[in-house]
Amino acid sequence: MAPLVPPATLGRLVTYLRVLTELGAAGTERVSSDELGERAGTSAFQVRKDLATCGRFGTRGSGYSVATLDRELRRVLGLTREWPVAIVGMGRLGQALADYPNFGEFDFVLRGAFDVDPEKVGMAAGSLVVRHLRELPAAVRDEGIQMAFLTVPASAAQDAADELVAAGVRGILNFAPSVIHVSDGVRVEGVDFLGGLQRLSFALGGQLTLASRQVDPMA
Amino acid sequence: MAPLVPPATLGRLVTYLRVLTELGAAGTERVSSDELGERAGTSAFQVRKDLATCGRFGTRGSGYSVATLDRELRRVLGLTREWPVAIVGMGRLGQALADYPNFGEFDFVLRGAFDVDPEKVGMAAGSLVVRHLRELPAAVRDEGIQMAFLTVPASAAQDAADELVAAGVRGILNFAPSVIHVSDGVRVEGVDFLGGLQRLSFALGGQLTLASRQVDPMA
DNA sequence: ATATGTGAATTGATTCACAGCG
DNA sequence: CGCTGTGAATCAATTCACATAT
Repeated sequence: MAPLVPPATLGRLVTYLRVLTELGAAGTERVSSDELGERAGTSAFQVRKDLATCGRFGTRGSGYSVATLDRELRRVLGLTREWPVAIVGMGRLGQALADYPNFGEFDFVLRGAFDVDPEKVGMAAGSLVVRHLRELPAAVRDEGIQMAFLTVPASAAQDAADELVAAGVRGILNFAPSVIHVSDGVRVEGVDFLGGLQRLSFALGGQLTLASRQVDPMA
Repeated sequence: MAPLVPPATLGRLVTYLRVLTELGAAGTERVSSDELGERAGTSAFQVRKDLATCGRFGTRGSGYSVATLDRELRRVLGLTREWPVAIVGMGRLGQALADYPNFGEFDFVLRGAFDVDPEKVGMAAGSLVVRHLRELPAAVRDEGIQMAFLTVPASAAQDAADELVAAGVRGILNFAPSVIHVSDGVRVEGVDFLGGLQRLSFALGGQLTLASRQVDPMA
């Protein structure tokens, strides 16, 4: 079977949930596909199509209940349970993430912090103590960790990803600016700010350069 | 005219450039679409199609020169000049970014750090001193800043984005987990780790929940 | 009356097969 | 002969129009 929800839609469902949370906090009780599309930066058509891939949540003539749609999207996204998460790589970024205060709001709980550097092992990181990476498999087993932040340098990313996969982690959030290869059944999401900068660079000036100039490819 | 390079392709061009840099560092001189696709996590077909959108860089029978393709992709992406960048929002994340050592490798230079909090103004951030956000327009004008990292809390993101646009910034890298609306001509790229976690949550368990259950939408 | 849910139409992206160049 | 560059074919995503439910 094809994925139940297309990848492009999945990204937007996350956005809709975000908008719904804002609307809920503002006390709004109902929302139309029109307004939801507006706030999410897409069209009402798109909102309805996206929501249709996972159920029928609206009321014809009066739109969607903010509370119901919020709850149903959480269910679809698997955000009804708590997800224990580990951080691998306790450099500056890993430390900043360990200090991030409100994972709890989002159903994620930090359960482990790992590094291979003896200088870092034993260090405090948020409410945790940094452990050596060799303790990861036991932590995955004993603490039910299924996702990890990969916050090591690009040069170490593939090796660390291999260790994560071997330890049984099923989802990796890769902050390193490099492609990592994993076995089937393991999911990787990239968080790539350097790539974002480079895409901005293209948008801001790159395309002015004509793409027609021919080049000596042996040069 | 439609964009010269489709958005999906743009993301992959960034990846190809990354692979090329690794290959170059390893001393490899030529690469085939097959190997480039393999390393970039896509197909040889896709590589050739993507590269064809911006020029003809290869040699039939012998593949691509790593050095030439690296140089040409940089040109296409606009990475031949230096891009001055500002950070708006000097919380933990803004500070971590200000300390990031090797923007220089990627043709980006940090030129300003801004916040509205009087506690933060005057503070050191990397090699810079944090200035009040009201000084942003002058900095944009005088220092040629065209891109900014938006690293404020979600609740402040839209207001800060408005200030960035008013100041003349043309590209925003939005780290806040919220949708921001900007005028035409301003480009936003999202760097969204919470969204990444939520997409992982779906992939790891969300889709097991049947999407067929009907719900009372007035509930 | 109003706004959803959904088949149909359109647009865009990916895959393929092979022509064309080195 | 090998591998790129590219039109054609397939597949997916988006847009639209409207029937349908409240």
